[in-house]
Amino acid sequence: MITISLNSPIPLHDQLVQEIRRLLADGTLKVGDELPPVRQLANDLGINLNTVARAYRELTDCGLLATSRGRGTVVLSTIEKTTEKPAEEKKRIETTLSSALADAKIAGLNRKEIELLVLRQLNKLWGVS
Amino acid sequence: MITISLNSPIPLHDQLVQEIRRLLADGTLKVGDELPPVRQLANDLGINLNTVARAYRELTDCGLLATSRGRGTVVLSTIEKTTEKPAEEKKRIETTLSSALADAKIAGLNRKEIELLVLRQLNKLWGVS
DNA sequence: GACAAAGTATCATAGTATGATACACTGCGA
DNA sequence: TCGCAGTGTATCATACTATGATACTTTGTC
Repeated sequence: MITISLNSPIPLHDQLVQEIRRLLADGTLKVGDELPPVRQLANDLGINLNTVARAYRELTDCGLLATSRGRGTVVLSTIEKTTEKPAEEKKRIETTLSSALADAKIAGLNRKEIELLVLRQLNKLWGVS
Repeated sequence: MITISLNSPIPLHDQLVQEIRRLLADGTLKVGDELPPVRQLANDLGINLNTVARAYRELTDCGLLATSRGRGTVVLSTIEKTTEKPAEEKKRIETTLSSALADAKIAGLNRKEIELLVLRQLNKLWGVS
């Protein structure tokens, strides 16, 4: 369900946050769902439990998860309020997207394949099955 | 032309590499084009010249740029051969794309807006004006 | 030759990601 | 009521590495 890359320049806990936010955005995780215990997820991914705990904490801090000692971690909300200024945010989004698409082209995917990938993900995000 | 974010989790030199590869992929930079001197680009972006130099060197190492002391840095090739195994690479591409799209949704863009952004970038990448 | 402009090398520093380990809270069953 | 297993949390050490200040080397031009 969650995958990370050990040789990405992006720190592990950031990758985790990204992944979980993605699962929240596309509806895979719903309010009330339990997340795996830090030890289990850490073990599954082959990383340290602190790294997972850190990701959980960051998401807790921005109100998406609720964690409590001894009980576990659950989804509190799937909606997040953005803090960035719209202008910067828009640029950031565009840059990220453009990079991802360019990367796909560099990897040898042709236009049709990329369009298919995008379409599939958009459908998932907007709940079309 | 090149933009980076100082508070991204992605290291500056990696962002630079990403950006330049994007410019190579979409045709903004062509074979033979000169890149800005490290000092100038560093100054424009408000970062250290070593960081720029590092990005140039990485791109030189994989055969995309040619640098020589005293003369500068030029585009040597716009085609890169991938080194990853196809399976892993495909997953990486998908993950990156999915993240970027989810991020866009989280930021409040609606489906149409995202589709437009994607279309525009694809057109740029495949040379449609 | 002198000089300006390009990339390169060296070194220091601070930040931080990661991990090993021990702690504290919760709930359940004997 | 006690213990125990299963949670997340806190602490600390370590190693890495991104970044930057500075000095060096090469190239071309006047």
